[in-house]
Amino acid sequence: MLIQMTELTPAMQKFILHWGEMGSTWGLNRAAAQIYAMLYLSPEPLTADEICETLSLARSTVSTGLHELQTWGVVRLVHVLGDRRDHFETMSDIWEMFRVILEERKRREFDPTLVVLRETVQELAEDESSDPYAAEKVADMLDFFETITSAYNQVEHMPTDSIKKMAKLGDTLARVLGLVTES
Amino acid sequence: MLIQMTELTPAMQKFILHWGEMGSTWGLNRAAAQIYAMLYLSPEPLTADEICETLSLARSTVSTGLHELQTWGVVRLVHVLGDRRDHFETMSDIWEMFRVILEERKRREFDPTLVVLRETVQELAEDESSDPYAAEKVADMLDFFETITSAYNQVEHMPTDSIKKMAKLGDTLARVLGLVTES
DNA sequence: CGGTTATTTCGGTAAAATCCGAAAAAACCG
DNA sequence: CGGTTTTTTCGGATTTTACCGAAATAACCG
Repeated sequence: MLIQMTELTPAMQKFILHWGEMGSTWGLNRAAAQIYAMLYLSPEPLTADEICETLSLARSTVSTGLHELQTWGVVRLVHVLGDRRDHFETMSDIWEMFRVILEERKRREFDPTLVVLRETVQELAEDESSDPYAAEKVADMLDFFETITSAYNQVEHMPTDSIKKMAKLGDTLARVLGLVTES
Repeated sequence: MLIQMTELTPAMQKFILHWGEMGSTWGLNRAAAQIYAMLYLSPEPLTADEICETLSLARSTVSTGLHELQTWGVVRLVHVLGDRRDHFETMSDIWEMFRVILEERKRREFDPTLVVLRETVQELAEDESSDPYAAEKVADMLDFFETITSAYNQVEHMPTDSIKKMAKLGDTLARVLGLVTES
Protein backbone atom coordinates (compact mmCIF):
# COMPACT_ATOMS: atom_id res chain seq x y z
CA MET A 1 0.00 0.00 0.00
CA LEU A 2 1.38 3.33 -1.10
CA ILE A 3 1.21 5.94 1.60
CA GLN A 4 1.05 9.53 0.59
CA MET A 5 -1.41 11.44 2.76
CA THR A 6 -1.01 14.76 1.10
CA GLU A 7 -1.55 17.82 3.22
CA LEU A 8 -1.63 16.02 6.52
CA THR A 9 0.82 16.86 9.26
CA PRO A 10 2.46 13.88 10.97
CA ALA A 11 0.32 14.41 14.06
CA MET A 12 -2.84 14.30 11.99
CA GLN A 13 -1.64 11.17 10.26
CA LYS A 14 -1.08 9.49 13.60
CA PHE A 15 -4.52 10.46 14.76
CA ILE A 16 -6.16 9.12 11.61
CA LEU A 17 -4.15 5.92 11.58
CA HIS A 18 -5.00 5.26 15.19
CA TRP A 19 -8.68 5.70 14.50
CA GLY A 20 -8.28 3.29 11.64
CA GLU A 21 -7.11 0.64 14.08
CA MET A 22 -9.63 1.45 16.75
CA GLY A 23 -12.49 1.58 14.31
CA SER A 24 -12.66 -2.18 14.03
CA THR A 25 -13.46 -2.23 17.72
CA TRP A 26 -16.54 -0.17 17.03
CA GLY A 27 -17.73 -2.26 14.14
CA LEU A 28 -16.23 -0.13 11.38
CA ASN A 29 -13.57 -1.25 8.96
CA ARG A 30 -10.28 0.56 8.82
CA ALA A 31 -11.12 2.60 5.75
CA ALA A 32 -14.39 3.91 7.16
CA ALA A 33 -12.78 4.75 10.47
CA GLN A 34 -10.00 6.69 8.74
CA ILE A 35 -12.50 8.58 6.66
CA TYR A 36 -14.36 9.47 9.79
CA ALA A 37 -11.22 10.73 11.50
CA MET A 38 -10.26 12.84 8.52
CA LEU A 39 -13.66 14.45 8.35
CA TYR A 40 -13.58 15.07 12.06
CA LEU A 41 -10.36 17.05 11.74
CA SER A 42 -11.44 19.04 8.73
CA PRO A 43 -12.91 22.50 9.26
CA GLU A 44 -14.57 22.24 5.85
CA PRO A 45 -16.73 19.54 4.35
CA LEU A 46 -14.70 17.32 2.03
CA THR A 47 -15.41 15.59 -1.26
CA ALA A 48 -14.97 11.87 -1.73
CA ASP A 49 -12.11 12.58 -4.13
CA GLU A 50 -10.20 14.64 -1.63
CA ILE A 51 -10.58 11.84 0.88
CA CYS A 52 -9.48 9.05 -1.40
CA GLU A 53 -6.49 10.99 -2.60
CA THR A 54 -5.36 11.97 0.87
CA LEU A 55 -5.90 8.54 2.40
CA SER A 56 -4.82 6.57 -0.69
CA LEU A 57 -8.04 4.62 -0.83
CA ALA A 58 -9.96 3.52 -3.90
CA ARG A 59 -12.79 5.75 -4.92
CA SER A 60 -15.23 2.91 -4.41
CA THR A 61 -13.97 2.20 -0.93
CA VAL A 62 -14.55 5.80 0.05
CA SER A 63 -18.01 5.71 -1.42
CA THR A 64 -18.91 2.61 0.57
CA GLY A 65 -17.29 3.92 3.72
CA LEU A 66 -19.15 7.21 3.52
CA HIS A 67 -22.36 5.28 3.10
CA GLU A 68 -21.77 3.24 6.18
CA LEU A 69 -20.88 6.30 8.21
CA GLN A 70 -24.09 7.93 7.07
CA THR A 71 -26.02 4.83 8.08
CA TRP A 72 -24.47 5.13 11.51
CA GLY A 73 -25.59 8.73 11.50
CA VAL A 74 -22.20 10.24 12.24
CA VAL A 75 -21.56 11.73 8.82
CA ARG A 76 -23.75 14.07 6.83
CA LEU A 77 -23.89 14.88 3.15
CA VAL A 78 -23.81 18.61 2.47
CA HIS A 79 -23.65 20.74 -0.62
CA VAL A 80 -21.34 23.61 -1.33
CA LEU A 81 -22.51 26.51 -3.44
CA GLY A 82 -21.20 26.34 -6.97
CA ASP A 83 -19.90 22.80 -6.65
CA ARG A 84 -21.70 19.87 -8.15
CA ARG A 85 -19.93 17.30 -6.06
CA ASP A 86 -21.16 15.89 -2.79
CA HIS A 87 -19.35 17.07 0.29
CA PHE A 88 -19.29 15.36 3.66
CA GLU A 89 -18.88 16.43 7.24
CA THR A 90 -19.13 14.93 10.72
CA MET A 91 -21.16 16.34 13.55
CA SER A 92 -19.05 19.02 15.14
CA ASP A 93 -19.94 18.18 18.73
CA ILE A 94 -18.29 15.02 19.95
CA TRP A 95 -20.82 14.63 22.75
CA GLU A 96 -23.66 14.70 20.33
CA MET A 97 -21.82 12.17 18.24
CA PHE A 98 -21.35 9.97 21.25
CA ARG A 99 -25.08 9.94 21.77
CA VAL A 100 -25.70 8.99 18.17
CA ILE A 101 -23.22 6.14 18.35
CA LEU A 102 -24.68 4.93 21.63
CA GLU A 103 -28.16 4.95 20.21
CA GLU A 104 -27.04 3.02 17.17
CA ARG A 105 -25.18 0.41 19.18
CA LYS A 106 -28.11 0.00 21.50
CA ARG A 107 -30.35 -0.57 18.52
CA ARG A 108 -28.02 -3.09 16.91
CA GLU A 109 -26.76 -4.96 19.93
CA PHE A 110 -28.93 -4.47 22.96
CA ASP A 111 -32.41 -4.49 21.52
CA PRO A 112 -32.12 -7.84 19.72
CA THR A 113 -30.56 -9.38 22.80
CA LEU A 114 -33.40 -8.09 24.95
CA VAL A 115 -35.87 -9.77 22.65
CA VAL A 116 -34.05 -13.09 22.80
CA LEU A 117 -33.70 -12.90 26.56
CA ARG A 118 -37.39 -12.25 27.06
CA GLU A 119 -38.30 -15.13 24.81
CA THR A 120 -35.83 -17.43 26.50
CA VAL A 121 -37.05 -16.56 29.98
CA GLN A 122 -40.53 -17.33 28.82
CA GLU A 123 -39.63 -20.64 27.22
CA LEU A 124 -37.49 -21.82 30.08
CA ALA A 125 -40.30 -21.06 32.48
CA GLU A 126 -42.72 -23.15 30.45
CA ASP A 127 -40.33 -26.01 29.88
CA GLU A 128 -40.61 -28.53 32.71
CA SER A 129 -37.62 -30.53 31.66
CA SER A 130 -35.12 -27.71 31.73
CA ASP A 131 -32.81 -26.80 34.53
CA PRO A 132 -34.25 -24.21 36.95
CA TYR A 133 -30.73 -22.89 37.45
CA ALA A 134 -30.49 -21.91 33.79
CA ALA A 135 -33.88 -20.24 34.00
CA GLU A 136 -32.71 -18.18 36.94
CA LYS A 137 -29.48 -17.16 35.23
CA VAL A 138 -31.21 -16.01 32.09
CA ALA A 139 -33.66 -14.06 34.24
CA ASP A 140 -30.72 -12.40 35.99
CA MET A 141 -29.27 -11.44 32.66
CA LEU A 142 -32.55 -10.03 31.48
CA ASP A 143 -32.79 -7.93 34.62
CA PHE A 144 -29.30 -6.69 33.97
CA PHE A 145 -30.00 -5.72 30.39
CA GLU A 146 -33.20 -4.00 31.37
CA THR A 147 -31.48 -1.96 34.01
CA ILE A 148 -28.82 -0.87 31.57
CA THR A 149 -31.45 0.05 29.03
CA SER A 150 -33.24 2.07 31.65
CA ALA A 151 -30.03 3.86 32.56
CA TYR A 152 -29.40 4.58 28.92
CA ASN A 153 -32.85 6.04 28.51
CA GLN A 154 -32.16 8.40 31.39
CA VAL A 155 -29.03 9.77 29.82
CA GLU A 156 -30.24 9.78 26.25
CA HIS A 157 -31.93 13.15 26.26
CA MET A 158 -29.87 14.90 28.85
CA PRO A 159 -28.01 18.01 27.74
CA THR A 160 -24.28 17.62 27.46
CA ASP A 161 -23.50 19.80 30.44
CA SER A 162 -25.65 17.70 32.72
CA ILE A 163 -23.96 14.51 31.61
CA LYS A 164 -20.58 16.05 32.21
CA LYS A 165 -21.55 17.17 35.65
CA MET A 166 -22.98 13.82 36.56
CA ALA A 167 -19.93 12.05 35.22
CA LYS A 168 -17.74 14.15 37.46
CA LEU A 169 -20.03 14.10 40.47
CA GLY A 170 -21.11 10.48 40.30
CA ASP A 171 -19.13 9.34 43.26
CA THR A 172 -20.06 12.32 45.40
CA LEU A 173 -23.70 11.85 44.58
CA ALA A 174 -23.60 8.24 45.60
CA ARG A 175 -22.04 9.19 48.92
CA VAL A 176 -24.47 11.96 49.67
CA LEU A 177 -27.35 9.65 49.00
CA GLY A 178 -25.90 6.99 51.23
CA LEU A 179 -25.56 4.52 48.43
CA VAL A 180 -21.90 4.05 49.15
CA THR A 181 -21.07 3.17 52.71
CA GLU A 182 -17.32 2.82 52.72
CA SER A 183 -14.44 4.56 51.04
CA MET B 1 -21.40 -28.16 10.35
CA LEU B 2 -23.21 -30.96 12.11
CA ILE B 3 -25.48 -29.74 14.86
CA GLN B 4 -26.19 -32.01 17.74
CA MET B 5 -26.14 -30.09 21.01
CA THR B 6 -26.81 -32.98 23.29
CA GLU B 7 -28.63 -32.29 26.50
CA LEU B 8 -29.62 -28.75 25.66
CA THR B 9 -33.25 -27.72 25.57
CA PRO B 10 -34.28 -25.68 22.52
CA ALA B 11 -34.48 -22.55 24.64
CA MET B 12 -30.93 -23.06 25.85
CA GLN B 13 -29.78 -23.64 22.30
CA LYS B 14 -31.33 -20.40 21.19
CA PHE B 15 -29.67 -18.53 24.02
CA ILE B 16 -26.27 -20.00 23.22
CA LEU B 17 -26.58 -19.45 19.49
CA HIS B 18 -27.59 -15.85 20.03
CA TRP B 19 -24.59 -15.24 22.22
CA GLY B 20 -22.47 -16.77 19.50
CA GLU B 21 -23.66 -14.12 17.11
CA MET B 22 -23.44 -11.27 19.59
CA GLY B 23 -20.03 -12.30 20.77
CA SER B 24 -18.35 -10.93 17.69
CA THR B 25 -19.65 -7.53 18.71
CA TRP B 26 -17.70 -7.81 21.93
CA GLY B 27 -14.50 -8.90 20.31
CA LEU B 28 -14.99 -12.62 20.79
CA ASN B 29 -15.34 -15.17 18.03
CA ARG B 30 -18.46 -17.27 17.78
CA ALA B 31 -16.96 -20.35 19.39
CA ALA B 32 -15.68 -18.50 22.44
CA ALA B 33 -18.97 -16.68 22.88
CA GLN B 34 -20.91 -19.95 22.72
CA ILE B 35 -18.62 -21.54 25.25
CA TYR B 36 -19.18 -18.61 27.52
CA ALA B 37 -22.96 -18.86 27.21
CA MET B 38 -22.93 -22.56 27.92
CA LEU B 39 -20.81 -22.10 31.04
CA TYR B 40 -23.07 -19.29 32.16
CA LEU B 41 -26.10 -21.58 32.05
CA SER B 42 -24.42 -24.49 33.74
CA PRO B 43 -24.89 -24.92 37.49
CA GLU B 44 -21.74 -27.05 37.57
CA PRO B 45 -18.27 -26.37 36.18
CA LEU B 46 -17.78 -28.15 32.86
CA THR B 47 -14.86 -29.93 31.23
CA ALA B 48 -13.55 -28.99 27.83
CA ASP B 49 -14.74 -32.33 26.49
CA GLU B 50 -18.29 -31.79 27.63
CA ILE B 51 -18.26 -28.42 25.95
CA CYS B 52 -16.86 -29.59 22.64
CA GLU B 53 -19.25 -32.49 22.48
CA THR B 54 -22.30 -30.41 23.29
CA LEU B 55 -21.40 -27.53 20.99
CA SER B 56 -19.87 -29.68 18.25
CA LEU B 57 -16.60 -27.80 18.29
CA ALA B 58 -13.13 -29.21 17.87
CA ARG B 59 -11.27 -29.93 21.04
CA SER B 60 -8.60 -27.45 20.05
CA THR B 61 -11.10 -24.74 19.39
CA VAL B 62 -12.55 -25.16 22.86
CA SER B 63 -9.08 -25.06 24.35
CA THR B 64 -8.29 -21.80 22.59
CA GLY B 65 -11.67 -20.31 23.38
CA LEU B 66 -11.37 -21.12 27.07
CA HIS B 67 -7.98 -19.51 27.08
CA GLU B 68 -9.28 -16.31 25.61
CA LEU B 69 -12.17 -16.20 28.04
CA GLN B 70 -9.74 -16.62 30.89
CA THR B 71 -7.62 -13.79 29.50
CA TRP B 72 -10.73 -11.63 29.54
CA GLY B 73 -11.22 -12.69 33.12
CA VAL B 74 -14.77 -13.95 32.72
CA VAL B 75 -14.01 -17.67 33.00
CA ARG B 76 -12.16 -19.45 35.76
CA LEU B 77 -10.44 -22.81 35.88
CA VAL B 78 -11.53 -24.92 38.84
CA HIS B 79 -10.82 -28.42 39.99
CA VAL B 80 -13.31 -31.03 41.04
CA LEU B 81 -12.40 -33.53 43.71
CA GLY B 82 -11.55 -36.91 42.28
CA ASP B 83 -11.37 -35.68 38.69
CA ARG B 84 -8.10 -35.09 36.95
CA ARG B 85 -9.55 -32.95 34.22
CA ASP B 86 -9.77 -29.19 34.26
CA HIS B 87 -13.22 -27.76 34.82
CA PHE B 88 -14.39 -24.29 33.95
CA GLU B 89 -17.00 -21.89 35.24
CA THR B 90 -18.06 -18.28 34.74
CA MET B 91 -18.54 -15.76 37.48
CA SER B 92 -21.98 -16.34 38.87
CA ASP B 93 -22.88 -12.67 39.27
CA ILE B 94 -23.59 -10.96 36.00
CA TRP B 95 -23.00 -7.53 37.49
CA GLU B 96 -19.58 -8.53 38.62
CA MET B 97 -18.95 -9.90 35.18
CA PHE B 98 -20.06 -6.64 33.64
CA ARG B 99 -17.47 -4.82 35.68
CA VAL B 100 -14.76 -7.22 34.57
CA ILE B 101 -15.68 -6.81 30.93
CA LEU B 102 -15.83 -3.04 31.26
CA GLU B 103 -12.42 -2.95 32.87
CA GLU B 104 -10.96 -5.10 30.13
CA ARG B 105 -12.47 -3.07 27.34
CA LYS B 106 -11.29 0.15 28.94
CA ARG B 107 -7.79 -1.28 29.11
CA ARG B 108 -7.81 -2.45 25.52
CA GLU B 109 -9.66 0.36 23.81
CA PHE B 110 -9.77 3.51 25.89
CA ASP B 111 -6.36 3.59 27.46
CA PRO B 112 -4.39 3.36 24.19
CA THR B 113 -6.63 5.99 22.64
CA LEU B 114 -6.08 8.31 25.58
CA VAL B 115 -2.34 8.00 25.08
CA VAL B 116 -2.58 8.82 21.39
CA LEU B 117 -4.91 11.74 22.01
CA ARG B 118 -2.60 13.27 24.59
CA GLU B 119 0.36 12.92 22.28
CA THR B 120 -1.56 14.35 19.36
CA VAL B 121 -2.80 17.34 21.33
CA GLN B 122 0.78 18.01 22.33
CA GLU B 123 2.15 17.68 18.82
CA LEU B 124 -0.55 19.76 17.22
CA ALA B 125 0.05 22.50 19.75
CA GLU B 126 3.75 22.58 18.93
CA ASP B 127 3.30 22.40 15.19
CA GLU B 128 2.96 25.89 13.75
CA SER B 129 1.98 24.73 10.31
CA SER B 130 -1.00 22.71 11.34
CA ASP B 131 -4.59 23.77 11.39
CA PRO B 132 -5.74 25.27 14.70
CA TYR B 133 -9.18 23.82 14.04
CA ALA B 134 -7.80 20.29 14.09
CA ALA B 135 -5.95 21.02 17.31
CA GLU B 136 -9.16 22.18 18.92
CA LYS B 137 -11.11 19.14 17.77
CA VAL B 138 -8.55 16.70 19.09
CA ALA B 139 -8.55 18.59 22.38
CA ASP B 140 -12.33 18.26 22.51
CA MET B 141 -12.05 14.56 21.96
CA LEU B 142 -9.45 14.22 24.65
CA ASP B 143 -11.71 16.06 27.07
CA PHE B 144 -14.49 13.70 26.16
CA PHE B 145 -12.43 10.58 26.70
CA GLU B 146 -11.13 11.89 30.00
CA THR B 147 -14.62 12.58 31.25
CA ILE B 148 -15.76 9.11 30.32
CA THR B 149 -12.75 7.61 32.02
CA SER B 150 -13.53 9.63 35.12
CA ALA B 151 -17.13 8.41 35.08
CA TYR B 152 -15.92 4.89 34.71
CA ASN B 153 -13.63 5.25 37.67
CA GLN B 154 -16.56 6.40 39.77
CA VAL B 155 -18.62 3.35 38.98
CA GLU B 156 -15.80 0.84 39.02
CA HIS B 157 -15.77 0.12 42.73
CA MET B 158 -19.37 0.79 43.54
CA PRO B 159 -21.36 -2.11 44.96
CA THR B 160 -23.92 -3.59 42.63
CA ASP B 161 -26.90 -2.30 44.57
CA SER B 162 -25.69 1.27 44.33
CA ILE B 163 -25.22 1.00 40.61
CA LYS B 164 -28.69 -0.40 40.20
CA LYS B 165 -30.19 2.38 42.27
CA MET B 166 -28.33 5.05 40.38
CA ALA B 167 -29.29 3.51 37.07
CA LYS B 168 -32.92 3.67 38.04
CA LEU B 169 -32.76 7.06 39.73
CA GLY B 170 -30.50 8.82 37.25
CA ASP B 171 -33.14 11.01 35.80
CA THR B 172 -34.67 11.89 39.12
CA LEU B 173 -31.28 12.78 40.51
CA ALA B 174 -30.56 15.08 37.63
CA ARG B 175 -33.86 16.84 38.18
CA VAL B 176 -33.40 17.24 41.91
CA LEU B 177 -30.01 18.72 41.34
CA GLY B 178 -31.32 21.12 38.77
CA LEU B 179 -29.18 19.70 36.03
CA VAL B 180 -32.16 19.10 33.82
CA THR B 181 -34.34 22.09 33.25
CA GLU B 182 -37.06 20.84 30.98
CA SER B 183 -39.03 17.66 30.60
C1' DC C 1 9.60 -45.12 34.38
C1' DG C 2 6.24 -46.78 30.79
C1' DG C 3 1.61 -46.07 29.72
C1' DT C 4 -2.51 -43.37 29.77
C1' DT C 5 -5.21 -39.41 29.77
C1' DA C 6 -5.59 -34.46 29.29
C1' DT C 7 -4.21 -30.23 27.15
C1' DT C 8 -1.88 -27.21 24.03
C1' DT C 9 0.47 -26.04 19.85
C1' DC C 10 0.69 -25.78 15.00
C1' DG C 11 0.03 -26.18 9.87
C1' DG C 12 -3.23 -25.89 6.70
C1' DT C 13 -7.87 -25.27 4.88
C1' DA C 14 -12.22 -23.05 4.88
C1' DA C 15 -14.84 -19.00 5.54
C1' DA C 16 -15.35 -14.12 5.94
C1' DA C 17 -14.15 -9.41 5.40
C1' DT C 18 -11.79 -5.86 3.05
C1' DC C 19 -10.59 -3.39 -0.72
C1' DC C 20 -9.64 -2.56 -5.51
C1' DG C 21 -10.68 -1.41 -10.46
C1' DA C 22 -13.79 -1.70 -14.11
C1' DA C 23 -18.21 -1.04 -15.57
C1' DA C 24 -22.76 0.72 -14.91
C1' DA C 25 -25.75 4.19 -13.33
C1' DA C 26 -27.00 8.70 -12.07
C1' DA C 27 -26.67 13.63 -12.09
C1' DC C 28 -25.68 17.51 -14.42
C1' DC C 29 -24.30 20.70 -18.21
C1' DG C 30 -24.62 23.27 -22.47
C1' DC D 1 -30.18 15.11 -26.25
C1' DG D 2 -25.08 13.92 -26.40
C1' DG D 3 -21.22 14.47 -23.66
C1' DT D 4 -19.07 15.03 -19.20
C1' DT D 5 -18.56 14.58 -14.42
C1' DT D 6 -19.75 12.26 -10.24
C1' DT D 7 -21.33 8.37 -7.73
C1' DT D 8 -22.59 3.62 -7.03
C1' DT D 9 -22.58 -1.24 -7.98
C1' DC D 10 -20.30 -5.49 -8.68
C1' DG D 11 -16.93 -9.38 -9.49
C1' DG D 12 -12.97 -10.89 -8.01
C1' DA D 13 -8.23 -10.68 -5.79
C1' DT D 14 -6.07 -10.15 -1.41
C1' DT D 15 -5.87 -10.29 3.33
C1' DT D 16 -7.48 -11.63 7.68
C1' DT D 17 -9.78 -14.59 10.79
C1' DA D 18 -11.81 -18.91 12.44
C1' DC D 19 -11.67 -23.55 12.82
C1' DC D 20 -10.28 -28.25 12.37
C1' DG D 21 -7.29 -32.45 13.00
C1' DA D 22 -2.88 -34.24 13.80
C1' DA D 23 1.07 -34.08 16.35
C1' DA D 24 3.52 -32.64 20.36
C1' DT D 25 3.60 -31.64 25.09
C1' DA D 26 2.22 -31.94 29.77
C1' DA D 27 0.06 -34.05 33.73
C1' DC D 28 -0.93 -37.94 36.08
C1' DC D 29 -1.11 -42.88 37.51
C1' DG D 30 0.43 -47.34 39.13
